[in-house]
Amino acid sequence: MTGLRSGELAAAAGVNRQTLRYYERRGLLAAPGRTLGGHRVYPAGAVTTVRVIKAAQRLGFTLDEIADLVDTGRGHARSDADLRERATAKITEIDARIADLTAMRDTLRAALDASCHDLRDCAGSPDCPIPFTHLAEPAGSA
Amino acid sequence: MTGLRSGELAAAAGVNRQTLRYYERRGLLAAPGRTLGGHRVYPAGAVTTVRVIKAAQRLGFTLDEIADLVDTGRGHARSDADLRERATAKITEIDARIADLTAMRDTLRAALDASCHDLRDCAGSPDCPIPFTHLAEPAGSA
DNA sequence: GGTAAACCTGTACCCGGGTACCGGTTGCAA
DNA sequence: TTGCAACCGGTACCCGGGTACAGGTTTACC
Repeated sequence: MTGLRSGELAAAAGVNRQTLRYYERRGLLAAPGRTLGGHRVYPAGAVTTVRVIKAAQRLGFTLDEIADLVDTGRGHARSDADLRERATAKITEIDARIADLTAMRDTLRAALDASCHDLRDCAGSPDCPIPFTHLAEPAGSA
Repeated sequence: MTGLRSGELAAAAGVNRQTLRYYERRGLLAAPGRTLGGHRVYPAGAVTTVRVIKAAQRLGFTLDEIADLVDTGRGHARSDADLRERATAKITEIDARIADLTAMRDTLRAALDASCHDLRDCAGSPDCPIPFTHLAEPAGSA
């Protein structure tokens, strides 16, 4: 429990030092203690917290969502059920994005297979494989 | 070939009028003719061009990439081979993103199944299903 | 007790993809 | 000819997720 200074935490967690301040401002990271001179002193566990934040980001959560999930301040903020609910919703969201990307890829492949020579020409022809009007809206945006 | 005014084109293509000017600035949309008073007059085909741009966006291309693809200015800018090459590269890119999202989803599901009650607690335990350190980098970022 | 590295705050800037607002013209129809 | 919608250019702002810089303090080590 010696405590880490911002530079050490940043290095240990693999983020920029500025990013720690940013997370603190955003409510993702609890405001740490200070030395008499005002330097931040983080508890050892902060490394884990930052790693959790980065992991959650990688799992597709935005910083706002993460702030809400970890909720620095109140201790055990979120109930188990709540956490599960959010994770489930996020899975649905990710699935929609996957479906969307898959549609993109298949369309691109179809365009390749059909030798779509010039996009603008092709778009006008009736056998163009790219469903321009259909592509107006993302598949999973509902 | 009566020509469309910016508001008409915007409505027909389903974009904001400002967006047309933006595309023109970005080199995505050729500068149209003007009335004596300076109002833009687009050819009828511009509707298709804008739709192609939006479709390409939906296919995962950035505006810079699209500008490069449609290359307003020189007529038949891109060769067939070039277009195919770009499309193939983009497919690879999309596949990587899909793989990445799939990993996210599976991880989330694992966390759900394992009843990961509290992210910070769980992260510290050895049987936590979330590979925090492993998640540091996106799968398809190479 | 000197000096260099690390730290502090505040503010501004970056990217991508637009959108909004402003005051001043133009277009078109009655 | 008048009236109003549509348009013009320029500039500023929005989002998300940071990053950079300036100018001033504090810490740590010799």
